[in-house]
Amino acid sequence: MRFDETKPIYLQIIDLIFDLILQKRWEEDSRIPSIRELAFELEVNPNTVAKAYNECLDLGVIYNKRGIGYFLSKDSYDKILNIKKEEFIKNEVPNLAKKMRMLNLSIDDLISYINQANIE
Amino acid sequence: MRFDETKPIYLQIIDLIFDLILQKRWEEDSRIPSIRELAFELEVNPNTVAKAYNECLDLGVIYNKRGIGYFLSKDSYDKILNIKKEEFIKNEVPNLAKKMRMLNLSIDDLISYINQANIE
Amino acid sequence: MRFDETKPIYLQIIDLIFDLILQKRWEEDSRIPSIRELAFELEVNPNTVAKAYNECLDLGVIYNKRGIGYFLSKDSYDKILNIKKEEFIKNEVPNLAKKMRMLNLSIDDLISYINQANIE
Amino acid sequence: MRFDETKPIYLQIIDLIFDLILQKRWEEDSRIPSIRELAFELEVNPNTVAKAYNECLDLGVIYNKRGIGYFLSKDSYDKILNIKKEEFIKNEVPNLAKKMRMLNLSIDDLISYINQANIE
DNA sequence: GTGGTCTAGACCACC
DNA sequence: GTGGTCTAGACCACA
Repeated sequence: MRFDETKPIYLQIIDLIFDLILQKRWEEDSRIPSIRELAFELEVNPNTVAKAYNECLDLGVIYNKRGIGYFLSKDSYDKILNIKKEEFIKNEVPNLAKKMRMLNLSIDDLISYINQANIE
Repeated sequence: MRFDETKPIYLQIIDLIFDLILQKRWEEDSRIPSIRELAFELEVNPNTVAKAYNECLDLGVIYNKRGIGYFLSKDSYDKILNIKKEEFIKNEVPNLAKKMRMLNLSIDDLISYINQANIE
Repeated sequence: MRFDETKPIYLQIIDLIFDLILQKRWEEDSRIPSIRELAFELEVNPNTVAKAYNECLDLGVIYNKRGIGYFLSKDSYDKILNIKKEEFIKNEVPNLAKKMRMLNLSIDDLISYINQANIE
Repeated sequence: MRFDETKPIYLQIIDLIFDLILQKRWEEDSRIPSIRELAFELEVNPNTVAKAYNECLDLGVIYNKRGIGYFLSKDSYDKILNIKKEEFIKNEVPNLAKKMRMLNLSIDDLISYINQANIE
């Protein structure tokens, strides 16, 4: 996998994990790839995957059993949706609003831009 | 001033400068604070402000007269407006659209969030 | 059964065995669950229970008859009581005293906490 | 510095940091040793210190400024005292109470043990 | 096999 | 100088 140079790999792995969960490609409450497996697949050092898994642990999105592996939490999907939604409303929307004011754009302008982006 | 830990301070200072220009709080073709003044005000290392000013120089948004100080270019407002608008439509809007799909949000949801943000 | 993540499971199983003996819920000189039975009940790998039983064997707290099973030693209760009491006075009490000094807690504080814990 | 073999070094470093704060040997809101300095002093790999500092960051006990260093939070002393006290009451006291019941020890027994430990 | 910890050393952006 | 990230590889306890 190719990673964006401007963002830490472990953060991109977290994004990847979140996406896989949101797309329901990883099943809740069942085992996910081991650190070594995922590291091999992503062509990345195991420590880097471990760091990503560790952050997900802190967020309660996954849990682990010693000597066995990592598992998705039962409510991982909801948890991530909440995390993302909250972050969206708290941070991105205000930034967006501020930017629109600065660029002198109306909500109608925004809507048309979004529709255009969705078509392309 | 408090800075976001996830983004280089000098980039945040550039954002700040752009904002001040767009809000017409700095006048075109007239002197802006010296590196030291701004560094003192922002509680930041002068090197950091210098780096931000340098980037603005490269963009042609400001110019300097040796021994006198830094000045806003005559067309700084238009320049920035163009830079920002283009970047907004090319990058931010598509990201926004993608995120809305992922979070299963409609345009109406977005509008209500924006209105809410504008009230607060 | 839920185990504490910070301590090896086999040690926690030993603690559990000791508790069962001290609470006289396992009878001296009579058969205790087989490795497989206990492993099934605790939802744990049989190897893990085997490791715990082995330690108990070494301590002389249990013995086994080949092909028949594991049994509590006749003096298991006394043995464990002595082991635990000694360890309590030698290690835990000094640690407790040190911690109380650090947290600036008096003996009266401690007593009230204990009473509260006993009520709940 | 010598570390206990049975416990991860980074956790022991956290304990050390907490002790230094509780003993007021590190001043609040002022700089603490850099990762490299502390690593050198403790004869440990910088990564290990970084891991300890990182956990303290999460707990809000310290904060950092990029390119400058780590600093104690203003309320680090209170924070740690609360963390430790809470952990003491929630975990250690109930364990103590349970153990006393199991070993058939009264509160008076405990008090005499503690006094004895404080004399020695 | 698994995860957890640790080392040695590298490169980078930032101040 | 600082912290942040990442690699390569080691050893250990645990299941």
